[in-house]
Amino acid sequence: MKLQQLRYIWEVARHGLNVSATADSLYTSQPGVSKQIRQLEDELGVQIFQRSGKHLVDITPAGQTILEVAGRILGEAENIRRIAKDHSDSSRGSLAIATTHTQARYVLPPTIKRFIEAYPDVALHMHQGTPMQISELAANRSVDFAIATEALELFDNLVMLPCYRWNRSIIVPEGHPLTEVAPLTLEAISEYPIVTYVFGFTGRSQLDAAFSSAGLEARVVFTAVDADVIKTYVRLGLGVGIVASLAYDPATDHGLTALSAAHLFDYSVTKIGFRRGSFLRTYMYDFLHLFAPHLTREIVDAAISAGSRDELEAMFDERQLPEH
Amino acid sequence: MKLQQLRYIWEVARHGLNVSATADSLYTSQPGVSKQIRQLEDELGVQIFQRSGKHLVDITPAGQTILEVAGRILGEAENIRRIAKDHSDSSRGSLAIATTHTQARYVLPPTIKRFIEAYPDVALHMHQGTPMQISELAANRSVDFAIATEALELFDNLVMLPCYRWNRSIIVPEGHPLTEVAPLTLEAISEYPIVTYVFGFTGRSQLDAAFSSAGLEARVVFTAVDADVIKTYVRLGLGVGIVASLAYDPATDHGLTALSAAHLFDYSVTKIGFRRGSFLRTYMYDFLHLFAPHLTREIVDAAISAGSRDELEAMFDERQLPEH
DNA sequence: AGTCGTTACGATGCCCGTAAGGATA
DNA sequence: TATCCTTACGGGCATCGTAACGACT
Repeated sequence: MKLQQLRYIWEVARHGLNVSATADSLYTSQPGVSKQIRQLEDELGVQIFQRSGKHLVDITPAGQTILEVAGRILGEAENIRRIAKDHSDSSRGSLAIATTHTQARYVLPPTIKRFIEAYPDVALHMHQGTPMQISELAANRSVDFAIATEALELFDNLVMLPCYRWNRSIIVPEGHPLTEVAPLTLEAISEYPIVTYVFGFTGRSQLDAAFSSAGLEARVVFTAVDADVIKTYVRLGLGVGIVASLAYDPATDHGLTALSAAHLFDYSVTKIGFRRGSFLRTYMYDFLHLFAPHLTREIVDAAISAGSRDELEAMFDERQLPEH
Repeated sequence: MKLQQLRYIWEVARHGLNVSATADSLYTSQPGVSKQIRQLEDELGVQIFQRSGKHLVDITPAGQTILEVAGRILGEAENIRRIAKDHSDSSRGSLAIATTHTQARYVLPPTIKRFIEAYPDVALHMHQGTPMQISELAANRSVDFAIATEALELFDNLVMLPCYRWNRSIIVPEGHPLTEVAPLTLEAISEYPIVTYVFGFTGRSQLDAAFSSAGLEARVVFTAVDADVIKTYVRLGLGVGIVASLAYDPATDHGLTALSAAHLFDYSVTKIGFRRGSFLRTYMYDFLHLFAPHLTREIVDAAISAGSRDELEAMFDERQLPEH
């Protein structure tokens, strides 16, 4: 059994059992891959792939189990490389982060700025996508960290650390009638058409929950994945915007007024997630700490070794998280 | 990076950094091992072993971390081989069990009998030792299962499943004055010299605890690791024996009377343990089930994936365990 | 007909084992 | 001096890539 054989079966499984495509993606020849797989099967004495004639058509039950273990082995092998790099060249490496527009545009910039000052030789890769997409990237190890408010909890091979909590503001054109309503209520808001996030983004689920539990219907006339677009349409008079408070900047958002709605909605918690079992390089721990100061190396290590998700959540008191 | 290189660094670490001895144990040449280790270090760019001149004298911090991960990888590689064997040849294999005299002599025989009937082609290896020794064998993967009442909980890389509970009997020569005492009390027993297990064996700690919490001193005049020896000395009139009830067989233990002491001592729980992360072959699951009928495959799998030891213990109600 | 996996074959390169060299305790 | 690791060298074997073949869609 060789690591390369495990890599081959793993990649073949990932490529839909297409050996040719796998060989291309690994920059090697197709017969080489075929042969190694066959040799592994011979050594182990079981078929890993079900063949129909000369085509691989399925994964055998034995193959299924073996592939799971092989995946763990390959992940650990990657960890060894990381450990070595971290000790030989602790300031050099790469950090891949997947996140949503809201984080990338409004929250991450100061963290990123400090990070690249501290680690100028770490190549930074930012990926933007839906909460679902970015969670999947982290679950695949395509990126090191996923940062989002939603969807992370759907992948149970992600370690998920709460970072900060935030709430929403109502964004209206200056002089809008709602600016005169004090205190602001859901009823008052629901008089107007609403412009907010697409479902599945940036705490949208909590927003809907608040309206429906108050017995109101939010008349959402426009949805977008980012606050910039939402603000643009609020300026056009399409309706009132509901966005994360942190997406409003009085210095640059001319012509708009933000009204805090923190008393109307449950706060949301933004989390950072990474694949369980990944070795974190020193600069990764430092990134976590820069992004969320309560995430010290000790806390993160404790969270990693927490058995269940319940145990992990018990470690963090949401009410004490920093607020944005 | 190759699996063999990981095996080499792992074995060298296990052999006290002696490359020659390691090479011998692996039936290969010493320069080959040296070279592979050096190649791995070159590839990773870090020293794994600290050298003084030409001698390996220590493990570097990087090496320490790498060795931990390498150990996991090698364990998983072993799991792959087991998985393959289990699918290709489910009735053939080997099962190594480490246990104490009490289990081997009084408890295991019927289980073993049924097991070898069901799996005649599984080679069975039994190791006997102190609870500490057998736990270590399981923690090392030198054996598949460790069965004992004590010490298993000291190794946190063992999954530990409760099997049955048992209590003690007082063994006296026929006609001994204690046979007239009803109900039997600790005070009455403590009038006589006691013959029982050596400390660290077969629930000895619970025995001592019962006497001391009653404010009595047990006058132990002879200790042995097994009940056969204890019974021999009770026959000689050295004192009264306190042994696990299951070690008394009225059919064969002529000249001795057993008086139940279940009301005087807390029961003890015998557990079976195996290395966390080990793949269990089908016949291993079956062995567990034969030994402790409540340990079905589902229960065992659930116990394996339990996060913490607390969570695991919550799965089993000790009072509902079978009694021996 | 085109895509795909297996077989065949030749060359490169890696791994292993023996033998000799140098350092340490 | 004895043990131990490194270097050097030669034989054997595995791996890889090209090319041709056979199967399936």
